[in-house]
Amino acid sequence: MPRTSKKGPLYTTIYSQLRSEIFKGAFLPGEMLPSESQLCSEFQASRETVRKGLKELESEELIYSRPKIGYFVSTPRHSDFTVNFTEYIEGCTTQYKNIHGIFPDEQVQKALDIPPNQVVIEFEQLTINPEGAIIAYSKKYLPYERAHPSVESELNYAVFPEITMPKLDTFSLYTSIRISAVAADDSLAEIMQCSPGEPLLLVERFFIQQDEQLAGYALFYVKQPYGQLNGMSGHRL
Amino acid sequence: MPRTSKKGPLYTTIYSQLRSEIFKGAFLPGEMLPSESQLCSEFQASRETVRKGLKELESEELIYSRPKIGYFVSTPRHSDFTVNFTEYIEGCTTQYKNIHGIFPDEQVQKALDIPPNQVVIEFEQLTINPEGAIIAYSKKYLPYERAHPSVESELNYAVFPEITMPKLDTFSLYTSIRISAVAADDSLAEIMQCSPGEPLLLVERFFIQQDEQLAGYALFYVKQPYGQLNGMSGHRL
DNA sequence: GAGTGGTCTAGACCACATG
DNA sequence: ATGTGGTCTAGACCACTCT
Repeated sequence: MPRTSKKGPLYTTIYSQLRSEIFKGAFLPGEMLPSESQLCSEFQASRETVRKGLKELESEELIYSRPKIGYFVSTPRHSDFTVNFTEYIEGCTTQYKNIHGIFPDEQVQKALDIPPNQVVIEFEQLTINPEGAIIAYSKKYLPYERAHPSVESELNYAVFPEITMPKLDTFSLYTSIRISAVAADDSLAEIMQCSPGEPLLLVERFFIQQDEQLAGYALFYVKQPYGQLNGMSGHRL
Repeated sequence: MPRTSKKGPLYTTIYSQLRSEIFKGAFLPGEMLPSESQLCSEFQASRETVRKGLKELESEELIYSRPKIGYFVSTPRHSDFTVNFTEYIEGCTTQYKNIHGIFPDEQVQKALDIPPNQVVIEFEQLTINPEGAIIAYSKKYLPYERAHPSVESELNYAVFPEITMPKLDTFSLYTSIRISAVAADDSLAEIMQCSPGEPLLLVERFFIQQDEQLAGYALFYVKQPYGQLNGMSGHRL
């Protein structure tokens, strides 16, 4: 006999029905679900409709399919987290400190994989909280190219993505991130107006083109407890 | 005339064909793709097959559909990162320092949302690198329940997930993470054999049940540059 | 009214698993 | 030999948008 149905498209009710049964524990991780044809009978649906519901569960990674065998409930992974990072911090303002061309130091050479004599554009930025205290310091590096418009004069108020994007196919870009903790050195302490040795969260980003060329390198230092990163793993809802 | 095809299922070639055209810039973000029926002609495929290819692109978030209007190329988001975190660190070993029941301090009370008089099980663990140096220190807290077997005696060699899992519906659990930087205080410095004030990366995890009940709280302190977190955003491949 | 995507069906053929 | 999932088709109806 058909299971109780709810609303909306049929494949959606199949999806959510199975989903809730999985969460209720009716099917445990590793167990096999009923076959497609059994589900067809149970839901009075065609095979493609059933498959559509199963596909949803599959792309949610709640189940997986072993071809020619059946569908199985996944064992949850709690090691991959989705983390949101933007430089924007609630209630804070941002101001440019400096924009100019420089010869890269060793760290930047390594990050962008360029020789010491290739000019890079350096963007320095400060984030200031409502009380006027500096809470974050950001440095970004962009390899300089002749084709690029005169950055210093034109782009003082542009933000990094708006500068890098135009010269790239928008989709040729992905970003790699590295998160670490550092102690403020004397130079950082002066810029950020804190004590040398104060622990800072450091978020580095590498902007990468389709051809694996590095299009930009960004460092973001933030005083604690500001700018802590949050994320989720597993199945929400 | 049909576009050049490659191999495998038809919907896969539709998918990868469109995908590569998007990456090549043939369709820019915000632009509309050819309609389903146009794609049917171009690929000599049925509508459902074309839709299957489009669905792949959609779940990859490369395109989105505006119902009754058409499919559009997405504007990439570079703010959501997929970060992998496990306590395991390449080449290092792990050893238990302590497992026992305690009354929670304020931090743990807050994290687990429990009263001061509810016993929690505390697990302490050290990670040691090949040279024998302590590089990470982990603390985990689990609300104690009568139903639970005698933890101290039985579970000395079990790992945290294996302890928490059995008493939960496996899927009733998701994990929330918080990443920050801290300076080692005197107590941490002694445990981790480092100088007070040394910057440490702190990864906190909250294990959450389906009913929003907190099933566990974990802290992971790691010396730098060990255990830095890495992630990706955007479209790989 | 013509075109669009969203849903659904009832078939079909295939390659592979298991007994 | 039977059952499974993987692919594919040729229709169908709907609700909506655009003009």
